[in-house]
Amino acid sequence: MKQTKVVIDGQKLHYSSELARALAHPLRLKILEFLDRNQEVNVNKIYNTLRIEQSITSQHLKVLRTAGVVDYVKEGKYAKYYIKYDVVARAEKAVNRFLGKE
Amino acid sequence: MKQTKVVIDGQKLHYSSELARALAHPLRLKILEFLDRNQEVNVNKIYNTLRIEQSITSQHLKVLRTAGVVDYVKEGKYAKYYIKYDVVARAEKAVNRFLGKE
DNA sequence: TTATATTAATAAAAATCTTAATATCATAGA
DNA sequence: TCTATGATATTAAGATTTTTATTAATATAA
Repeated sequence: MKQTKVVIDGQKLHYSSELARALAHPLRLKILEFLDRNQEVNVNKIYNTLRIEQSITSQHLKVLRTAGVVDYVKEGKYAKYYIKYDVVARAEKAVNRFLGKE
Repeated sequence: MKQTKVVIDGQKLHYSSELARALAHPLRLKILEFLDRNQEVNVNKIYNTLRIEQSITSQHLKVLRTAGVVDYVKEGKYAKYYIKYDVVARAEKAVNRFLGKE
């Protein structure tokens, strides 16, 4: 058995699972996909296009924000959301670890 | 705004979020990491090494099994678990979509 | 006042943990 | 043989915690 001494620490473990948790809901993936296709969209556009309740959309956006997957800039009365691709890239690396690609 | 007509269908959306959900717990990531370092380990080895309650380990393994991330072969009284890397690879592709790598 | 968006409160649903029960296999011993 | 015992692992039942949805209230900019 190979068994390395380097074990993933609790911090990273927690962070990774938080990230996975943010992606663990169909609506959130749907929102992310929409943001991926349209950079800088306001909330109104999101819930009107995807036919999601305004409040629900806002709450899911908060989960994504907390996980650091998205962020937004305020423009007048609009909130323009966008994906934080660097964070998603880090998620990818985590997956890569399982595949021994690094 | 570019907005393609091809939208991810409900099936895939559901499947992807199921997969994310399976990874959305520190203990499950810990177990997966252990399985990644040691191919074909029995349950006893998992919970003794990681210091997790037997029953909890079994329940988390079930979640991982249901999501299709791991599977096992029965060998006598042992159940040898292993990661289904092909499934993890598909998870990676999903992440790649967000990065426009395919 | 209206449009945009978030937050609060609470109800409903799902996930997790705890503890106990069950199932299966291997084997020691009558 | 057979049956009892120990080791392995899963499952069941419940209580607890966390997520999600619903609805109403709040905040802010035009």
